[in-house]
Amino acid sequence: MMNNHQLAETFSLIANLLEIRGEIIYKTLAYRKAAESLSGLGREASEYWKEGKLEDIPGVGKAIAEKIDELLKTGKLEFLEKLKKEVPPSLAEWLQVPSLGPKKISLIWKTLNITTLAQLEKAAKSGKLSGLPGMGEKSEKSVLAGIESLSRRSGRLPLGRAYPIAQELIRQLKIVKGVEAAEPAGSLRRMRSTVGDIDILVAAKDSKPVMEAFTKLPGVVRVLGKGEFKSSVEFADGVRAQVWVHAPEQFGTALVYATGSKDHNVRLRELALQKGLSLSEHSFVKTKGKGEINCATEEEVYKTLGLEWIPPEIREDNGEVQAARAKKLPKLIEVKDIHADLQTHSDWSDGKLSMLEMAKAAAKRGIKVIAFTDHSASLGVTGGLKIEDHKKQAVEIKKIQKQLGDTILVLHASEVEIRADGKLDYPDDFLASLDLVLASLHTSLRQPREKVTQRVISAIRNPHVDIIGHPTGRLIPDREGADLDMEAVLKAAAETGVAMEINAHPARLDLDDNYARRARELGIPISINTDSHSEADFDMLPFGVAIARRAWLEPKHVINAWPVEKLLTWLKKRG
DNA sequence: TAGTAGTGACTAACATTTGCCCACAAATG
Repeated sequence: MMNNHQLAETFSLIANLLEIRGEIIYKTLAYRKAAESLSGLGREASEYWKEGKLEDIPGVGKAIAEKIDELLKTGKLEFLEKLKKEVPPSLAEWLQVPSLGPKKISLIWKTLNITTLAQLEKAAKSGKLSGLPGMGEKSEKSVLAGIESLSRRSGRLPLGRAYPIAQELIRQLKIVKGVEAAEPAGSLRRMRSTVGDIDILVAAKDSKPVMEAFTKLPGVVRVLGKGEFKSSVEFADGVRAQVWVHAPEQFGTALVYATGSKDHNVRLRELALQKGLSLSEHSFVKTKGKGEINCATEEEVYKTLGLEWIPPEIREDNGEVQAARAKKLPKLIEVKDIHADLQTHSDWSDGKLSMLEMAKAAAKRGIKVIAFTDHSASLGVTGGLKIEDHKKQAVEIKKIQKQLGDTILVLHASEVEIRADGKLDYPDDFLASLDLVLASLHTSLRQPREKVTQRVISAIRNPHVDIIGHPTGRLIPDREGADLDMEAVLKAAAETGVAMEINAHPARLDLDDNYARRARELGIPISINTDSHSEADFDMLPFGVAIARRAWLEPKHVINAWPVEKLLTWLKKRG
């Protein structure tokens, strides 16, 4: 049975092939929209399909619903097979080559009668492209450079990697003469779990020194473009960065534009047109008569549109503009709201520091409750704890609690392995003695959907389990999560009141934002934890909070933000 | 093709910069 990801890939391929064929743009957009909608859906399309409600999915109408039906029933699509005969599917790969779009691809394919990337490279090298209408030697060279950079790039950049790079770039841009401000923008500022490229917006009256400095930064291997106000470069590892310069008095409109998302911007610009204004990255301009409004801050931009300021994390055209209009934006959770960390590891298992050191590090960051969830016995590589070890650990916790006084409350907990057979690592009577039980998958992640789903559900149904840790087990960018039927998992959690974790480590961010939003809809408590194994890991908390914000979560939805008394009562009631 | 207005037809997703070639395609949020 095809999952959302595979369906999205299919429709994305259709969109690309139609675009190369020269189909009317709206048809292409419709398939692309459906693909995006499917990959951002918090539930499987097959669930909608079983209920006969495929057309409830945004962007899915009669024609695409029929295609999903065929794909789910047969795993194939007649329409796509026919299309592939007409437009060779290998041409879709060409769209990945920078400087090549549908028009040029179609031209090259039809005049030279070639279809693969290897043939394209050969044609460019032997000078066959430069003769084509509208293409000269420079176009030919940029195609070759594009193919080369394709091999250097390795997909999207994990947020945890992009973030420090961006901060370093910003540091270097801020020392350029005349720079008044430099801010991250794009999907980085929206805190998506992966970013395509690093976008930075600079405020300066004179853009030239910035463009000069940026394109000459150490490590730049290729300048992809260098204009008066905008440049982009590529670094040796394939990472791309892009900088815009705008005047300080227009920084607000520029920052809104550069932050996106594209769909959010389109929504804002439509709204502006309704008010007789044309919105660009520079300013608002009256569509009739003369007049221009400059905005130095984002607040002014949104105010001009009659909206409350919208936090970057939710600018995805998921209803935030309508909510801002109705003054019904959520009061999104913030880092300062979090005062409990309910998954941490000490040197009792695979952590680097003692419990005392970890507790002090957490307390220093304003944490009031810390749970030590050292691994359970079966996870041998981590030095998982046997029950006898736990008895000693309990004694140690009492001891350090005395030393720590009331600066921080230490909970005796465990990250209990959900074993391949679905059983937990410890018997129920022992689990009952712990302050908190967090259950996680680490092994046999590649089991069939049904089996791995049942494992998680049986853990959820254990009355002593309080939280499911990093539910899918994914690792960004290396490992896909388990093939869970997340809707079934979430429904079980909703029934039993078990909390689902958003693991803050940037390699996990699991639950992701889409599932977390679905969890909120189902009324499931969420727990944001750092999963710290060392002191520096505590500083990963903002990534977890960002995912929660992207899921529109408020403090009331997150158990780590509850008053300590409420959290302890909740734990006690769960037994 | 989706969505909406209203049952067969119409509209739809904005605004800009850069580069290369000499009017347009590609790329950006």
